[in-house]
Amino acid sequence: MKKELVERLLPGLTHDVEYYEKLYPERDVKNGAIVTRYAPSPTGFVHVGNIFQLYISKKMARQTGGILFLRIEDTDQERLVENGITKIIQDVAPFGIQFDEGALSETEEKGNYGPYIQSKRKEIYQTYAKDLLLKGLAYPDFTTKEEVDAMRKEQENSKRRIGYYGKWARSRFLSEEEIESKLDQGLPYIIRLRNPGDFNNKVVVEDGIRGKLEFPEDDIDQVLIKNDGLPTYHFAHVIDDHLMHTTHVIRGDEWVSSLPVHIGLHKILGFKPPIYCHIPPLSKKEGSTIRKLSKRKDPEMAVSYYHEMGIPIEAVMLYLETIANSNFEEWYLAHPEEDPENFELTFSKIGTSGALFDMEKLLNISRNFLSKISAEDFYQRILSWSETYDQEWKRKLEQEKETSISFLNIERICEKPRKDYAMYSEVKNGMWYIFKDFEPQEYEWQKITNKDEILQILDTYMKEYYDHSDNEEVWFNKVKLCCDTLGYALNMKEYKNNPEKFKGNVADFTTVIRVALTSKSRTPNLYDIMNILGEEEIKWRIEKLRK
RNA sequence: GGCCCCUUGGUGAACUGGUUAACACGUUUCCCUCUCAAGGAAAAGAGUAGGAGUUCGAGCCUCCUAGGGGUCACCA
Repeated sequence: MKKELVERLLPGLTHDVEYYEKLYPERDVKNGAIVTRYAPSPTGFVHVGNIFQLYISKKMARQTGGILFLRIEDTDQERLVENGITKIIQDVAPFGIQFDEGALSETEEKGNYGPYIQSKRKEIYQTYAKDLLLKGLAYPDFTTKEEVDAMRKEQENSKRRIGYYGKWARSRFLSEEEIESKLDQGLPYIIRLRNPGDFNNKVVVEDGIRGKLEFPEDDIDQVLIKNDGLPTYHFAHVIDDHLMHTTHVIRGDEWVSSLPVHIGLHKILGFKPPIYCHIPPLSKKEGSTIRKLSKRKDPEMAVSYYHEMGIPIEAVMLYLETIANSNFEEWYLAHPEEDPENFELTFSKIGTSGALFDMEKLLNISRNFLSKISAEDFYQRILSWSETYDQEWKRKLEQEKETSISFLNIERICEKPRKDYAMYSEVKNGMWYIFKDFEPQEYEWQKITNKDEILQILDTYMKEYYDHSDNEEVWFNKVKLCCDTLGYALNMKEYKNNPEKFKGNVADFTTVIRVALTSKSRTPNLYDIMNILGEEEIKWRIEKLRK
């Protein structure tokens, strides 16, 4: 196409393709380093699936000495959300994901391959489109959306392959005179690729995760530049990943079907395509059907859900790691002390079929994780969680720091620590009775519910056996003695053999003390709890029961 | 509808042509035990979607069928 006409189609461009090729030279990274990116639309919404993808990207970049950058794909003006970029970065940061380069906020960025926001790269895309126009590999299309729709209907009715290709690509055949006259009329237009591809040819692509993939060659005249002058996703990503020297494109597998388009585009533009790695979607079972996790239908899949429930991000990451490479779990079990960072992730071991998101397994991982951290660490985590989700609880925790930590420390420093909690939000319910001003709502009496019997047990125990300075062994021996004098079996075996000989057993007996002191029938070790409560509080709580 | 991808116990999965199909979560049982949470021991649960073929031998290779998913925009 003649230069003057091209200038009319895409006016005001000051550089040519060579300029940009020189502007963004090869990256100075060692051989085999993976350069990859996270390229979201700035909708401000991050989803566990995104974190999954991001985790894989980050891990791959780190373990090869490569680069992970953030590029914002905002070529769809209608979907912009205010502060979307900042929101994304904030949602992702707690998961330990920092970008080596790219957008930092709505207005700032770092790195030598920018701009990293596509709307700011308009001229670059147009320059490449212009080059294609000059070479006759692209053309303007004045067809309206309505006309395209009508064409599709016609194709559907006549059972033909749908799309703007071959002889259906009517604007392909416009003469330069016709184009000029339409421009004179001021008609809106887009730029399409004049696709030399042949649907009957096969293209074989080696996917980094799935291996060999075979498709018919793409022959559709894809839209390169939209009516608003911005590029489509296909065109923009191909140019960006070329200029930014991305080595691996890691993305969701909803993209595999557009792979032929992207491969074709690279070829036409003379670029070497990156390695495409398509990761499977996280799915969910709903009734009997399995479907991909969706941000609209599954609010619990939003990253904010994890923050709200107080599921430690480390646990989420561990879970995602086990999904990504199932040999991780085995490795982690074998090397419990090692930093999960040291595990080497392998592309080829990433499954291809799409895992069901298993909340139960995640919570199990979380419980294990929380059982291994120190009580102080746990306390701090609950504190910072409650900062945003339960202010009143936070104040309580701050006032009672010592007590809280002691409580969280019960049966923690030992070979087989307790695994009571999977989420920070669960702690309050299991812990509140430890504080001085606790007001019991309801006592969870079990087998023994008769008030006189309860009071007799408590009185006898408190008067004749209780001594706050006893150590655990002495304490428990006294409990047993008290049992005995009141007609409760102190030996479980004996009780099981002749239950009719006793009023109950040690368990029933201690349950009375437990419930009297905490109102709960299930708590951690009673001795430790009594120790934390202190003598005065114990007496006070038992006194209260008389009323 | 075209094109593409996927299919191993309830769930995640290992075994990448070689005896009885790992392991983890979950489930059940028993043991331990002051309740609970754990912990210990054990069990149940798939013959690899169905069929055909290649092979001495198939979960692994090929083909067909079925089911599920994705995609066919001036959205990404």
